[in-house]
Amino acid sequence: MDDRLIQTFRVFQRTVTREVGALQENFLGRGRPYGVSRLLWEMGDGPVEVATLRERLGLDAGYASRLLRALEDEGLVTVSPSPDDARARVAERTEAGRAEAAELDARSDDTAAQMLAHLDEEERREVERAARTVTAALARRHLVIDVEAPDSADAWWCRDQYFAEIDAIFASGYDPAAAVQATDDDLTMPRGALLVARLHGQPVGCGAVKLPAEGPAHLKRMWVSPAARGLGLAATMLERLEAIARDAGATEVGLDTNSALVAATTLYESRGYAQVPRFNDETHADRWYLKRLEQR
Amino acid sequence: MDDRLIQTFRVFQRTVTREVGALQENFLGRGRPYGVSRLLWEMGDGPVEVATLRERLGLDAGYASRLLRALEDEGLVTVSPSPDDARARVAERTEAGRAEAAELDARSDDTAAQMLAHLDEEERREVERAARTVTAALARRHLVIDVEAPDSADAWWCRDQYFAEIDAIFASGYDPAAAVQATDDDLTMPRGALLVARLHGQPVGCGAVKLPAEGPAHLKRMWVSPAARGLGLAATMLERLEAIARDAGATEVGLDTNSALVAATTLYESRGYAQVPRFNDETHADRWYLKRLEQR
DNA sequence: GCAGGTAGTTGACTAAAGTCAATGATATGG
DNA sequence: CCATATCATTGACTTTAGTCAACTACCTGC
Repeated sequence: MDDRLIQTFRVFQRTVTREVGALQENFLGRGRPYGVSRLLWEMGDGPVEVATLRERLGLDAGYASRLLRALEDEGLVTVSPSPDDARARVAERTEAGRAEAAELDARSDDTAAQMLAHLDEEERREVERAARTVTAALARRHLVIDVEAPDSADAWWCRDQYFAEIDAIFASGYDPAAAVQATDDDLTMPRGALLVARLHGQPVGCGAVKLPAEGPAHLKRMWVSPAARGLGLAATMLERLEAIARDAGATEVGLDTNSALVAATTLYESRGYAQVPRFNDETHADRWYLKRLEQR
Repeated sequence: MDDRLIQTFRVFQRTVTREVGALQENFLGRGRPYGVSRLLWEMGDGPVEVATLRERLGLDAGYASRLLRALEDEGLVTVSPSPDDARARVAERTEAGRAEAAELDARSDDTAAQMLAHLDEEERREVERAARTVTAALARRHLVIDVEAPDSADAWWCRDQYFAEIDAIFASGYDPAAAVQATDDDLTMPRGALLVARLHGQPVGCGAVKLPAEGPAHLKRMWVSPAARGLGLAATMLERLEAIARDAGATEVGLDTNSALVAATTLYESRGYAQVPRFNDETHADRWYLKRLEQR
């Protein structure tokens, strides 16, 4: 491999470990041992199987148990038997735990802001772009996108996240019952497909396509977790979904969306989707797009 | 500050800590405790005062002493009394220590290469550029450039590094005695100036300008340590030196260099230096440049 | 040549990080 | 329902990281 790249990367590594590492220790040091803070920080909201958590962070069973106990004693998490398997346990942040995690996030952001404070407007834009590029390159190895059954646990989780997020964004909320429905069958081949994206094994995004017998294919549930934004994930999923539609013989892909989802509309427009008049009665939508698929 | 930048940076931080951190622990874990490896890795070749080392790595005196003892027991470093001050001690890698450090470097590069192996040519170029940008932004806070007396310890050190490096690059070596000399007076105001750049307090580069009463100012000893390349440091020093020359009334700056120093010639050319015929009898040079200074 | 300061070493200690095997509760396949 | 495997917890342990103060050797200014 190119020597100059390696040389650059070596300096990058040193600098970044130093800076970001210092930052990390700084904001995660809150009277608690580092390991304890890190666990609280990385576990995420929502219940997680302890085994999953352990594997994700690469912890020994005994050690993880103790760390969780410490958090439990502080009232920051609850650990309860898993509903599926009474041997296994699931951990979840309490209200206080969520608050503390938010505090850690805020501190992390503060220190990051400090680190970038001396840059002017243009430099910031450049650094932002550069940080995205590097992040995407590093994360790519751990990013996998798979066709998945719509009733899998991770598919459900992504859907719930998606609904919760647009519910928060739309002024009048989001009511799944009022929306144009897609059954599990609609998103299973041959009638459609659902993709789930995972980063380090954690679900971080989804996207689906319906393949009606007649007319354009229809995209649904395009969602990327905040934890994985800026990696070009949405664009990759879009390409995969279009490929699925093309392979199924579709000549067009359509979708409905809302102008409040700026990132989404920007993506669609940059990928050749043209705005068209309303073509379905989705109540939450105020924009409709269509794209011709090039046959290969 | 811009929220999107912070969001991007948050993801960047997580990814990079994870990746680069994993890398670090991976390659520094060689049967030795991490702290010991790190010390060996970061001490550099050449003798260092133990106090300097300690301060650079932020170590407690007792702790540092023990780490050095561990390395000494393994035969990787020698610790001997400082020639200047019999209380102080200087540490230096042994032959085996250098080999081990080289091994660590190689492993570090290997893992970095692995990390970037899945990228294609164009992506690599992009990542390289991006890594530079981020590194420069992060390092900038810790980078200071000062006018310095040419006989200061750090100025000497930089000069030695510079000579050693070009000696290694030039096919026929570099003989300071055969070169056009600059005395300490020549590089002290009002007859000239010497800049020393420091990253985290460590000298990482130098550059000097001679200001003869008549004719163009003359640049000398432009050098940037490998540890600080890609930060735009040379360009910054160049600007500072030109500003000094301009302030002293010079209307032109000239320099001699060698075409083997590709990075240098590229820099000069991109900064408006035009190649001119030989104008001095520097034996090591095969190129001469000149630039008109815009008066302000 | 002595007072006061500085550099590094050493012993004694603590906290954190991490490992391992035994244990008890629960699941699963036959 | 029994043998076997899995899951988390617990106790007992080791290693690593790091701190602090006492101490010795040495330097510097007066």
